Amino acid sequence: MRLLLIEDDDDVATYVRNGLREAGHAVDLAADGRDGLLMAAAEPYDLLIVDRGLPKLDGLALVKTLRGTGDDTPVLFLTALGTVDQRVEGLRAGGDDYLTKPFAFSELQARIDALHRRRTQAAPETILQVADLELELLSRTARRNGRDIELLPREFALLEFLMRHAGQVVTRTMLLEKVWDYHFDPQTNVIDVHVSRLRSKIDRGFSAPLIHTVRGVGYVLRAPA
Amino acid sequence: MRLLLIEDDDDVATYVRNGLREAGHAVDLAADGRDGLLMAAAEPYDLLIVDRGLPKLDGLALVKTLRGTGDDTPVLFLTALGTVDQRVEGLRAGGDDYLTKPFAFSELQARIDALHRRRTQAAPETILQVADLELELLSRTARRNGRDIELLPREFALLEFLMRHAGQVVTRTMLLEKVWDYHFDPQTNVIDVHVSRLRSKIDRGFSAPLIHTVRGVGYVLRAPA
DNA sequence: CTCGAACATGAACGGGATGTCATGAGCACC
DNA sequence: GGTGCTCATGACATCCCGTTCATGTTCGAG
Repeated sequence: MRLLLIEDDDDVATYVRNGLREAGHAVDLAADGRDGLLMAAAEPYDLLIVDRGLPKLDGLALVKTLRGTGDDTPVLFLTALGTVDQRVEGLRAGGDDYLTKPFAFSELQARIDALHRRRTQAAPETILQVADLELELLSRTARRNGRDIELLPREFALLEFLMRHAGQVVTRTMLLEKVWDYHFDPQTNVIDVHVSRLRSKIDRGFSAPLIHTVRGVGYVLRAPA
Repeated sequence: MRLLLIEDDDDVATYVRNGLREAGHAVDLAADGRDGLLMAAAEPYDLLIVDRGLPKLDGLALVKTLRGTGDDTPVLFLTALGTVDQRVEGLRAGGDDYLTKPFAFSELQARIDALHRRRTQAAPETILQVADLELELLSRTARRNGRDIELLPREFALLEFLMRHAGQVVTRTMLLEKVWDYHFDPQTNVIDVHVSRLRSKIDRGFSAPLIHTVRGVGYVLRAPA
């Protein structure tokens, strides 16, 4: 689980970060609101833990801005500003939970888990994304760089499989099993042909291709470095 | 928004219920844990507000039981049991939020809204259900009474449209527009043929058909009475 | 009950999506 | 830089899905 902690007080930041790391999370740290916003916008996090009294950009404004961009990453406010009005303000601004300092670490963890539990169980993925390529599973359409791409059923299945294994090499055998449901080798180049057709739709005309062939093994879908 | 309040203290129950009703919610009330569990299981609620010290079945056990059945309705604990350990316990048992008495009504409302906001925005529908017929939009398969049914693309589109308008009569013109994307009358019986094929897959062999023809108008998908 | 129109359905047809083939290009190893 | 194998791709063949057609059935009005 990837977390972003936005907190300017070094002592609190260190304490929380260490605790969360021990619990097995990957924790990034931002020391002011400006940095926090930039990092939150640049990387996909599972949860943001946000202080309110931050230098450069306060936590409340940060969350409002983020929500304004359509980002719906869960936010947990962790702050000393604990009056009822302040708590309401934080939740109304788009926060999902609000915990006041001083706090018990065990409660922070329980609240983080509760947010995460709901998010993962309640939401089957409906959009796959790799670099600037998006695949909408419900409408069965692909989009690259904002441009809509029509896919035939088999091409869709192939791309979905590649995207679900983005960054991993996918062997021909895997493709035959999972995309074609062949449990034998058809002794033909079906795969090559469909990869070629898919490439012509999603890579043709773009400077950096996403589909790469791994000679003797298979293919990878990988975001350009 | 449909809420179920499970609270044995009459004064608190009345106070909360009235406040929520003024905010425009439909509120049901259960005065003990047993009733609360039965009501939560019988009706679909958007949120449960649960006290912990309840007669017959305490709130914690209630939520654990509910989660055990696979019910994932959001739960907000509203209780006087406010130590850190008790809060953690409540969240770990499957609660989504935990507010301790005495509480400010405005905060309760803000927390309810936060839970609801996340639930609705984050979850595009992925399964349609009418009576014992289910349609999984991601895997593109139908199931009736637990039995899997294979659908061709056009059949799938047709069934999806009928299910999204379950209970309403769907005219031939609507079907041509929305399922076939024809903006004229093809002067053929395409629709009849596909309805017939769909029927043979989802209604054949079941005592109560779901697809009904409305002579001179179109078709309806309706759950049997 | 009769008659006409609307609907149901099995069968055949046509076209598009998928798979096959043949040829050419690219890469690795020597 | 040659050689053999792997991969890329345009063209062709096949098969399945969607549409049409023909025929039978049901329904409602009078």
